[in-house]
Amino acid sequence: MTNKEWQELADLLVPEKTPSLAELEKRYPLRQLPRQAWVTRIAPSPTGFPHFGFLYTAYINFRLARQTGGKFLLRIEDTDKKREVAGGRELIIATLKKMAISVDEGPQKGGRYGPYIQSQRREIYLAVIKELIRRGFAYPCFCTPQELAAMRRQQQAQGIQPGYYGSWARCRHLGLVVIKKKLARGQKFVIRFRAPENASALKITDLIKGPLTFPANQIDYILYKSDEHGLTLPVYHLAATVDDHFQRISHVIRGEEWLSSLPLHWQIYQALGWRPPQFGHLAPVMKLDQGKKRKLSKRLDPEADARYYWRQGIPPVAIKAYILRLSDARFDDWRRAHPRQSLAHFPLQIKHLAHSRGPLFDMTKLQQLARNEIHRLLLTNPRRVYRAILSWAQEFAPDFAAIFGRRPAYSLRVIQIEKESRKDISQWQDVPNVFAYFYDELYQPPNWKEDLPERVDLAMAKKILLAFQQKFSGRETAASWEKKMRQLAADLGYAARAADWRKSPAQYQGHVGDVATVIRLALTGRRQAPDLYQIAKILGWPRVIRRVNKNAFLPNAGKNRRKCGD
RNA sequence: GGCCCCAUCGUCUAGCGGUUUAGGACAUCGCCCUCUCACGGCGAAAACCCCGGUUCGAAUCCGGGUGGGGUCACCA
Repeated sequence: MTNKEWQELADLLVPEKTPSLAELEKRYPLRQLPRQAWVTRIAPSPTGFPHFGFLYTAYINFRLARQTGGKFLLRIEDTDKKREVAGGRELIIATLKKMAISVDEGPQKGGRYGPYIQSQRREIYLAVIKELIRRGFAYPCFCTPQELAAMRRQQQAQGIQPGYYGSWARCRHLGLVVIKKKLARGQKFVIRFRAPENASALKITDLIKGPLTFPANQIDYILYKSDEHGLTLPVYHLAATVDDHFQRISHVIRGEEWLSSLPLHWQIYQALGWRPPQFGHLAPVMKLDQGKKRKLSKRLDPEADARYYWRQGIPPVAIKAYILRLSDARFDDWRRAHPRQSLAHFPLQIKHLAHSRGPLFDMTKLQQLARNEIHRLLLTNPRRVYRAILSWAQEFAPDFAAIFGRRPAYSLRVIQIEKESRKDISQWQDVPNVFAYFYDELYQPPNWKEDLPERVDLAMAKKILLAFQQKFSGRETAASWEKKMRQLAADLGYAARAADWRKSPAQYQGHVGDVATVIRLALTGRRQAPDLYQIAKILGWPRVIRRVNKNAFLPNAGKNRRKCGD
């Protein structure tokens, strides 16, 4: 076809009046940013609840933009209306908000490079596809899905590369007359890319993977989809390249699954005469499934779904720490060197991003990091921890929320018990259980028969509790509490120091630990808990005495393991 | 199957030709601390996929195997 014919075809196929590429260039001017600033984006599809891979990519892109003084954009890729889920967009925005990943531009924020929802950018795509047709880089294809399926079957049978290319690309060389005839007949069509002939291999340096070589793309991929009414929206490949260009994205950090479409994307940029952004491809996070590794899957793996973390109460800061750790192994060292600093200070570097195989998702490691991050938060901002627990509970454990939120100052003290040395919480889900005994509604009296230490019988337990009542006043300091406890043990024939008992066990009934365990049982209902003095201090003396009384005088304590009604 | 990526302790990784008897973290085990449980400290066990080549010297460079992963849609 001649240039004139292409021109005519373009107007025929895209009759809408569209802005010229030059106009679009002007509408979306180059950004005025320092050279080293990165403009990045996260471009999810609203197809359901966000998954871990989304959080991962979003956070990395966000961090890279922040650290370089650039911009971070959210773009909703809703070109597949069939797969779109109602409320999907809101879910994405809410998830980012929950993760405290703020965007500089996006549907919720606006910006001068919008719209940020692809289905609202029709005009731009139309303008571009029209231009591609005009330049002879795109053409209409009238092949039906059935014909294409037949073609694929044939190719498969012959053992050759499947796809619309070379002599298989039957609509590629249609003349204008024939096309017009088909159009006149109302034949449905899509628009395909005309893969350049004898293009040379693509050599590119990936930000993460390093130098890469691909054979040039040969396939005439579909650029523009259609339905019974005609052209609808572009496919991902066109929409993403066009948007990355006009939104002036400088660095595209995305999943490795996109690596194989890079040659196509590159050809699109070339056809349009645009300078492509820099690319970096992240290895996918994997999961071990029956001895085989595979991509973490939202369908198969509960931990792939972001809701899983919200439900467990794994705080966003822990997820972020895990993402940073996954991306940059120096994170562990950095954290040890800067135990109090916010994650935002960690200098994430693209060259240290996981570059090799997809890492196996490790929940244990995530929880370990969560434990540390929560501990850190408790030291630096306990109120924030309190609020996080409360809002988690309000959503997922309303009964506990009522109890926990009733006396904020009290709960605030509870969660800070021995905060310097304890790391009891790795997820908010643990909180109701770990601190249950601080709340009368949740306190479970011990089962004296089973829980008693072996060197203490029921009669002795009673004696210990009575002695505790008499000797302790509630005005002890940590030191005097300890002294009294040792004295109490000695008075009843127990070694004041465990070491003494270990040396000559025959001389004693047991040791101070046995005695303390009885008190601990009365106060907490458990054999294992933090420091007794600290617990008593938080509980308050009246309640300590009440619990001791209750247990000391319960006739056959332990049989009825009911709630203590005070 | 074609194309592409990748290969170090169980897991995540450091390592960019000699500084390596291969370092760290998580997990595991032991000891210490200690009234219990934690926390913390100390320690143990634990890896360079295989075969060739280059080199005085290779986890590091090259080639070939093998293995793993990704991708081959009017889905993104």
